[in-house]
Amino acid sequence: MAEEVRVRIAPSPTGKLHIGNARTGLFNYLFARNVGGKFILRVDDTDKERSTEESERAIYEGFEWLGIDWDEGPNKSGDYGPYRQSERGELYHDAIQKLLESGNAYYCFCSQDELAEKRTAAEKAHEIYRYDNMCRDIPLDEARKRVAAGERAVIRLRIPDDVTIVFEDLVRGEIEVKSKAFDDFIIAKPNGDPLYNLATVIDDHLMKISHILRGQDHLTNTSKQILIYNALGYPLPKFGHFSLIMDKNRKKLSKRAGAVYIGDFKKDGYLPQAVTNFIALLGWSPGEDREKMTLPEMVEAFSMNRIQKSDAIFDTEKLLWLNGVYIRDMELPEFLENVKPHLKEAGYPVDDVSQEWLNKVVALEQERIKTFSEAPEVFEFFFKDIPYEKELLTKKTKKTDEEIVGALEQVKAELEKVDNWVEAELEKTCRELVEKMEWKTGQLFMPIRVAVTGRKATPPLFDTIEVLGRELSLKRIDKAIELLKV
RNA sequence: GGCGCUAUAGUAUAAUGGUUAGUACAUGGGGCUCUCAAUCCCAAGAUAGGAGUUCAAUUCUCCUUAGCGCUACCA
Repeated sequence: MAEEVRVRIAPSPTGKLHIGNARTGLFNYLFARNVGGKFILRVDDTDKERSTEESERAIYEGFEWLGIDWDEGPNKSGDYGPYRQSERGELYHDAIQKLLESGNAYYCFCSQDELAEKRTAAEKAHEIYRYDNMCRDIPLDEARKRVAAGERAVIRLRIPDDVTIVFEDLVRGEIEVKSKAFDDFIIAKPNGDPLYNLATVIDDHLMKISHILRGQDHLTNTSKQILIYNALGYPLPKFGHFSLIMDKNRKKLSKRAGAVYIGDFKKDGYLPQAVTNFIALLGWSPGEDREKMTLPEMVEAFSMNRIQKSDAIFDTEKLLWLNGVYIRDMELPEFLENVKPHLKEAGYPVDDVSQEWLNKVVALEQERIKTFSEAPEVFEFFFKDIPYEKELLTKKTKKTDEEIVGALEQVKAELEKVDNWVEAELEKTCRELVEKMEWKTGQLFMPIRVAVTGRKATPPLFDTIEVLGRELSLKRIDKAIELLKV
């Protein structure tokens, strides 16, 4: 009987939720849900200086926004808590004592300055620096006396001299590293606080984590951690290392590359479904030609076998397209609900207009935007008068200002006669007119479009005029005529 | 420098020891059309390089090259 699958994401709360962390979390989530296991969120805040509550909150919010929920965590119940490393001090201290007593770890009294000196000396001599094991053979009771007397000491792991660390990586296959690659690295600070690798091993073991799936930036840590597992006598979990996400220059993703925090995407008008969908596709594919998938569909299709080994470049072009797909697939009320805040923020009086009218307006632009942040711009002319260049009115028509003035005057005259101000009537009227004038439709429709909207690209002209209404449309045509006359 | 990981079009990916190396986004062209969008059609575009194993290699092995990661009393 296989043991229960338990995976975790263990972010350190030193900043907002990053796209890379989000993807690692997502993959862990998908893996857990796919096999009916548990997904745990643990906060790795051993670095007290850099950890903040605000960051911790941002991480929760980020995952929640993406639709990723966890079974156990600091803000949830669970049998393996506490889920914040800062609250697990005793557990670590016990393990450290065990390590010390078994001889797998020892106190090191070398000062940071001393060590730094040796390191720079080695670098200067173009030699590889490794800790020189100065304190390796100090007897434990002697060391304890010195510590008791107030001497400052870190704790190092005693690395076996000549063993080979081998493990089966779930995405990369067999990984082999010689223990000689490591020196006796430090596992606890002088105050007794564990360093990352130690704390992680203890927590993962105590929390019964069965699969440790994280970025390949941890590949070296995994070997070190296996050494710790062995020293502590813990059974090994399974490991898997995902590729990393790089920017367009194949460099580490940074804020300068654009949006890299989950919150940025929310702000930029992306849908969480689209973002989740997109980041899942960065390094994973369901193995068939299927790209748009809901979270449950991804859970269903997920498999570690289909995880990509090579780094992924974060190119948001496809995200933009995918977001557009999601927007177009929305029902109108849902779309309205999503654009509304953006319109409001732009200062458009969405609450003072009729719901019916708003629906019509919004429907005209739904298939024309790819993110909600485009909304203020494309909806502008529905809500306020916008100034425009008179050149726009004649552009590409090959007509003179006078001819356009004449045309617009006729349009106005004809439109004034329309009783039933609906798209079909408006179009019929204008088409009859253009036929009579013997102009090409575009030559007349473009000036009308510019007159009533101020721009060259808009929703279908007569739908737009219908929604704009008789009064406003005619007023704008008048204004255009005036503009051309001067 | 040391140790490790990776390599299919610009990007994300599919595929098999034998295919015209598939798909999507982006790009270019065209259709539709009052513009834009959507949509449809077409096009261009990839197995990093070199050896080896094999009847056959993009796939397996090795080397080279390139990129990335780690090399903290950070996580």
